[in-house]
Amino acid sequence: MNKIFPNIGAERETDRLMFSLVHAAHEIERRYEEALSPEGLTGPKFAALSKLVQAGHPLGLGELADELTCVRSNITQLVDRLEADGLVVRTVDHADRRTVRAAVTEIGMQRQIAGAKQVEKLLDALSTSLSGMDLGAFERMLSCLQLEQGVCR
Amino acid sequence: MNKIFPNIGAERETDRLMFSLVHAAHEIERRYEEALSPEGLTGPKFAALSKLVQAGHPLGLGELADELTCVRSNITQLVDRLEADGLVVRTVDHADRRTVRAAVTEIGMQRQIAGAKQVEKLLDALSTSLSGMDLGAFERMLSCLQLEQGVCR
DNA sequence: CCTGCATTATTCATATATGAATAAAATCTT
DNA sequence: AAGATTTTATTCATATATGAATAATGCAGG
Repeated sequence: MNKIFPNIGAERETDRLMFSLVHAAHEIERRYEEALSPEGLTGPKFAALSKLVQAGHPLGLGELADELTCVRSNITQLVDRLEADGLVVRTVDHADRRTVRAAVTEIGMQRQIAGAKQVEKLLDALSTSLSGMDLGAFERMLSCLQLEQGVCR
Repeated sequence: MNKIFPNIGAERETDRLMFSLVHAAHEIERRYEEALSPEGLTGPKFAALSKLVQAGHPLGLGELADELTCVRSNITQLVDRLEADGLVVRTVDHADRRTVRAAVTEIGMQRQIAGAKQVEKLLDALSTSLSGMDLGAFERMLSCLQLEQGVCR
């Protein structure tokens, strides 16, 4: 998603709130990338590794694209980079020769664990920031915003 | 920012909340892009045009980069595309010949107005979604998350 | 069995973002 | 004033994202 989301014509309180929400999310993502960076990982690389580790077996690139909700060509490139880093290898599927599967390497496994530790730390810090807050109200608000039609249930 | 932000190891309520927040922001940004698309604009293009219209005079590319909180090379490319669309023109600064200023064209001005109308509609819809909610609590929560050190004031 | 259709991954063109290296112009220092 | 430094934008390499076009394989119906 694009970073540039300017606070243009935000006159109502709800408008300002929307901008605050987007900016807070960007800040969280920035800190997430920052946490992974010392481990030689980026957000997308860590996400892909995590899905593969979680699955426990090599995933077809299409499956991986579905898991990460992005287009297939994106995964082709991401797996190219992960392969260049030695974190995954492409394996052929003998049952369906169209399918290419991505398998985590030993190094990839270790890297994922290291990344997960950093993310855990970040979530701890964020959790501390929110201690004592009314999380229920926050959650209800977010669930309203996530609806396609913009109607709150 | 990257789109891929996987819900990995989100065990606590606050963890799930962070993912909800980021996903809600992505959904808002998706709808923002969707709103601008019929006008032939993208988020970054609209943002740059808006800053230029708001300023009321041509801005140096460095100033524009500061306003949009991104690096200068990004603005060089964005202004290339805006210029190709005929929405801005580069002008030289006779006082400082290093500086290149971006000036909105008449078409650019109209396009910005059209985009602003669509964004206004989106904000109306979001505002409606949130009617009756406790915005104060939401705001306090967001302000906690935006702090660099992760400490809530 | 072949033929057309669906599915898979890749390639290509493009948009957005970053940061390092470069070039040109202005400013500061002596 | 000349030389060093800073400031400006651009170029280049790279990462991430999308979507259209392509190639290879699989499958279903005649």
